[in-house]
Amino acid sequence: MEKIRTLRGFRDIFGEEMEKFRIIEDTSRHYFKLLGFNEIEIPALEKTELFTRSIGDATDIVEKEMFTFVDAGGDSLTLRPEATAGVVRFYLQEGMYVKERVSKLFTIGSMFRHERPQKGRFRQFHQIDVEVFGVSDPFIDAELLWLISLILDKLMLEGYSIEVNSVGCRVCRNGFRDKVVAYFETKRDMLCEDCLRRLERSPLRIFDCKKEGCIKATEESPFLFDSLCKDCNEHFDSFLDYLGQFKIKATLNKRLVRGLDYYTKTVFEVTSENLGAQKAFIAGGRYDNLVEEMGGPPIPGIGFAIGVERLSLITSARRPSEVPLTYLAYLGKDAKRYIVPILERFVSSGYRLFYSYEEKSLKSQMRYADSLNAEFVLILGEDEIKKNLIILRSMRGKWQKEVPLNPDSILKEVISSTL
RNA sequence: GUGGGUGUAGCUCAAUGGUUAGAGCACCAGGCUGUGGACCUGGGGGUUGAGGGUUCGAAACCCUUCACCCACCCCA
Repeated sequence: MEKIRTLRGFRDIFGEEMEKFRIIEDTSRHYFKLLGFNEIEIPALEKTELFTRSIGDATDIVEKEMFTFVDAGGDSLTLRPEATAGVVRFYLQEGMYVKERVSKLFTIGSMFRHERPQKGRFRQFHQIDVEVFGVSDPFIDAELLWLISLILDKLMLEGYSIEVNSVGCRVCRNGFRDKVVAYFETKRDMLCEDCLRRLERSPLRIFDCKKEGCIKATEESPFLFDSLCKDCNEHFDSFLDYLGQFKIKATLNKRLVRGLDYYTKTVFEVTSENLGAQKAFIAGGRYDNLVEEMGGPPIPGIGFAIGVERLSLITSARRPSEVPLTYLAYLGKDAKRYIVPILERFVSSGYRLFYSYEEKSLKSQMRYADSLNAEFVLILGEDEIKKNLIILRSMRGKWQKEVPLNPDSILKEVISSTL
């Protein structure tokens, strides 16, 4: 019979990677709560229209990367490819803007994109998503980058860099689009096929192309950054000033654009050279028109997402050492009856006790204890039961001694031997 | 969606078209009948990703398909 395997791009997460996921999540939660963020959980499945309207129907994500299907009721549904759209829907559906003047939200979960898998890219992947509604002051833009750096520092991450840019608002973008198209029309022969296509549909994406010719073509081009309107310019300058107050080092990358249509003004990306081609592991930006475009009041927003798989690839964070492990080796059915009382005593005090379920030779049990990295082994056989005691052996210290056979004194002896 | 690479034991990998597909690690047992890591001996494990074809004979060659890895693209 054929073995059933995971779908392409879908994975089981376990062992060390699972531990890292938890560390990343716990660390993030810790700082989110300190800075006043509330956790929400939103559905993985939404109406397709939610994503086409927010992300933009000319984007790659919407055009070819969504898991979309028609359900039994005839509705077109989509597994979320990103979290912002759903969080905005939540924000409007619950009328959060009436309940509080500023909403700081975060959510953690799986996203789905139908892409070809490669290093750091899967069809089901995990994001830690942060969104702030109701703050137009650029202080929050800087605060979010500071929050990111707190998390990354706590995870002992080295060798990452933060790039920032401004993609302006509708006002500056409209004027700039014509300028850019006019410029690239003179450089047609240098552009790759994709970029010729982009020239028609979304010329700003040309700046993101990594082809040599296209990078060259952009060298003398006007940058949107240099044509920002007064308002956007002031916003960015004061964003940089706040970044300085938070002592965050970021480099300006005028080439940086985002693949989702809703971004305005501040955008940023955190990258690592240790990741291969998919080197951005955190990215985000401001979206001052999105809430209104989704049918709500004109409320500004800003947010970012952490790619958990990617961050987990580059962090060396380890969970601090656990409580010592004690292994109970028993010989015979009578001895086995002592597992329960000793186990209860250990667990109720927060200590770990492992044992074998089947009766095995002492040698086998000792080997097993060693492979589990147990600090102590308790040995209990007929002789010990007769004398009403148990042997406590230290695997590292290589000493052993006899201890009265009752749960309290056993645990007490383990605790005092741990130091 | 495009390109390149790879699929053999739980893991890492061998095997000129030619006997019954091997090794290391891991696992289990014994040596040591009640004491771990080293050593020795033995043991369990495989539809060689799947399906078809060529051949006296295929893990190997051809076709199809699936999966994994890397890159393009795109993005977290």
